[in-house]
Amino acid sequence: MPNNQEQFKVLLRTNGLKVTNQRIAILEVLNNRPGKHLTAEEIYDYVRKEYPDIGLATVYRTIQLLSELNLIDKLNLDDGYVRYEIGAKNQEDSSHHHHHLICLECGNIYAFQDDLLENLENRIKETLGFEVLDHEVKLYGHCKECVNQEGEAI
Amino acid sequence: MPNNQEQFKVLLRTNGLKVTNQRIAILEVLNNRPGKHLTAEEIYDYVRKEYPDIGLATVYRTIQLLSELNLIDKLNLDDGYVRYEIGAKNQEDSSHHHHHLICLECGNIYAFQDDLLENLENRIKETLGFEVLDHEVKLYGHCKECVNQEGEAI
DNA sequence: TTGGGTGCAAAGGCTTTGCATGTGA
DNA sequence: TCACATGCAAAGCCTTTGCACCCAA
Repeated sequence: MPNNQEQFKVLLRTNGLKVTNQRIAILEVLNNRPGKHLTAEEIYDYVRKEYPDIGLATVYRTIQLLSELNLIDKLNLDDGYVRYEIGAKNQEDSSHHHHHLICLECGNIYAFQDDLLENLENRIKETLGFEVLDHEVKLYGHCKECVNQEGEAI
Repeated sequence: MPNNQEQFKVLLRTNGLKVTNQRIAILEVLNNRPGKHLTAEEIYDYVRKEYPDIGLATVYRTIQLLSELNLIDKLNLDDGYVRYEIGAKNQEDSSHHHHHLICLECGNIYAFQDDLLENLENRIKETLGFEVLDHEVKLYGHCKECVNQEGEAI
């Protein structure tokens, strides 16, 4: 989806911001790894392969920018790092939010889509008067592979 | 629910840990405020009223302890602070987890119970083979009061 | 040309840790 | 008595910020 890059450039210019190689490079790192959840440090390491002189501060600043422009999504696993992935909205199936399955064994993160929350949100609006605008769902457990390995191990 | 304190003491002793005034005091602060989500600093301030000499480090260490003993629940709102509340399991309705409604206007946090995730978890187990053990749901939006105020304000 | 962007280093801010002292059991 | 707990201060660690230089537009 190279289209993403053009969209990004337009977004920057529209907001009176400049298109720089660093910004494009950081977006590319994330864009080339859909479904991967990278920390700032990891993004920094990847980008440095192409731009050895880039500073970590620029990565942080750009991540924040991308996040404000809704091009990337934030994921906090409470391990001391905030992780980022290319926004679901920019991927093929541009439905709304997705949720995360986090394996407590191997640490892998899986995504899944589900509309189950819509019913809930309507119910909450009716009963509590609370108007839901956004949501975040994290499910922790054991992934298929790890469950199978447990079985083998004995 | 003063029973909580006894349960705590037993838990400590069972694990070869000591029952100290500081630990009891910290548990009490949380226990007296069900549904409140306090930061370490806030807990520290409350406890200091009774134990002026307590150190912040002790609060952090005790919080971690309480968390490991599953007496308190963690809540991370990504605002730089980790918050804690007395565990839902220790309250009257000792069903499993509860979820959070976070108002983006006033910052208030509301809890609600729902079993809607059970269906989802079963479905995930069947389709993806992922075995869900725990979950975390945060819904962001506007609470009843803030919605009403918006209406009034014009 | 010129104001936003970048790199570097220092500062911030929450949380953890080291160590000597204190204290439940 | 004695191992665990506590207080204090220092250290850690991720992230943000200040500032001089750089470079898209």
